[in-house]
Amino acid sequence: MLTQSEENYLKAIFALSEQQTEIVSTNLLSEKMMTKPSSVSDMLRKLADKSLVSYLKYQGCELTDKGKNYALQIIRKHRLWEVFLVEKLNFGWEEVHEIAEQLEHIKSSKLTDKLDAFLHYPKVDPHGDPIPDKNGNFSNDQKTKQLSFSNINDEVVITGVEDGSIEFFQFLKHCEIGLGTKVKIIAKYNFDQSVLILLNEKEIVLSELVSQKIYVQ
Amino acid sequence: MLTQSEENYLKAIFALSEQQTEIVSTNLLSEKMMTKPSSVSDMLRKLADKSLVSYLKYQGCELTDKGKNYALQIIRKHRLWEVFLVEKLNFGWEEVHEIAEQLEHIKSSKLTDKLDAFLHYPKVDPHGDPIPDKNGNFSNDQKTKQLSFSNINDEVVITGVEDGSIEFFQFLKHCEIGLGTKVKIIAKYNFDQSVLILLNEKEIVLSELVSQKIYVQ
DNA sequence: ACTATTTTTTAGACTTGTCTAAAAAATAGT
DNA sequence: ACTATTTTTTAGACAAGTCTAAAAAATAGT
Repeated sequence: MLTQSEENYLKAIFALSEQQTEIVSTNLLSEKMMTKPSSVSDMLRKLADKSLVSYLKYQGCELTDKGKNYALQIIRKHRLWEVFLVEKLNFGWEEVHEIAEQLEHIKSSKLTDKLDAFLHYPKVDPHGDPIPDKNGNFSNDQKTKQLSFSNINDEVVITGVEDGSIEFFQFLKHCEIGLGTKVKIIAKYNFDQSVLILLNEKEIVLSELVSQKIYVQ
Repeated sequence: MLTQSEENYLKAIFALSEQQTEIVSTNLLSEKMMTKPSSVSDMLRKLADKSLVSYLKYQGCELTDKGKNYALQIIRKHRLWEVFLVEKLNFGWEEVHEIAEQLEHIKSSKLTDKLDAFLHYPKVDPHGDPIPDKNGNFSNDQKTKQLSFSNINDEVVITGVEDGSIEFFQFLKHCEIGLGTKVKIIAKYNFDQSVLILLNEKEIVLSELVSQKIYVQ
């Protein structure tokens, strides 16, 4: 049985080795965890003792199969709770992350599975991120193509958004951008890489940053 | 913002001062918390520093208004989550206590209030214990009269059961005893204070202990 | 009322997860 | 290849929450 802190490290290592390099450096992890590198060294020794990470001093770490599995179960819980909060309790997407950070540490696989059934086995969370099943498997076809790569006159459906700040989510909400929203690309401006889109009969300019954080199909 | 341990102490002090004496002794609390009295002394000093309990050395402790309020909010969360687990996720009553012990520490009063609304503002939890509202108010008329005080030929409805072991809840489940169950008292035996009842057309003998742990109206 | 017993507190220690400061290893610059 | 810089680890400290052992206060027995 792991502590919340250990679980958070596993989750962070998983996230970093997905988006960045396979092997995660101590400094990178310390940044993500908002702790000092020395604290990370200590924790990595501990996680290595429990064979959750493989760790060679001065060379960074990587999750073992056991560690990866554990991380996926935490992510599963996090995302299921996010679905619950948005769909059943009518939270906005910008609010759910912080609460799910707490709920993901509740220890009862029976609870997780019953929650999964109650929500009718959702495949993605409110941000379009895939939800691993109880064996840790998931298909990730929601967040492959960024809106910034769409062409003029393309008509696309929003399938995901990158995790971001509360302000970013509030901006999306204000623009009425959500999962499933249909969008047509009207123009792309080379001087700042911004995109002009048509959404619910309104024209909106999205900055390069925003258009990179929105995924479409 | 209190730690889980501090919250658990508040809850324990509240429970003991309800069922036992107003002022709770160190030893009694240490038993309830399954810690050593020395640990309790340390914690009481800490809680007194935060003005959550009034505490005089060698004389036991008592919750302040602030502490009682805090305790009631934890109890509110605990019982709301129990309702959720039983009504929405189809858990049996015997299983929910342990999970609710974890969920009660989730920090978000918005979550609590939205959960309350989602469950249609339940007045009692699955064991018949009253659920405090967001101001800490509750009416306790469910658990006033024990089944053991009913008379022969009385027809009563079960309104609550005392918190007990998992085995006790499994026994109740096996007898099909639940909140709202209608029961007729057929006989009372003086030699061991047991009670014979009629329930769903079946006759069941309840020991004195059991009949004291079941509340009726 | 004096002693014995029980209850409660204090003192010192351990673990977890963090920190700072210093040392060691790896990397980069010329 | 040697030095400078960066990265990482080690060593020692601290707070929270627990423990054991010993001391102090309260209670009980006669």
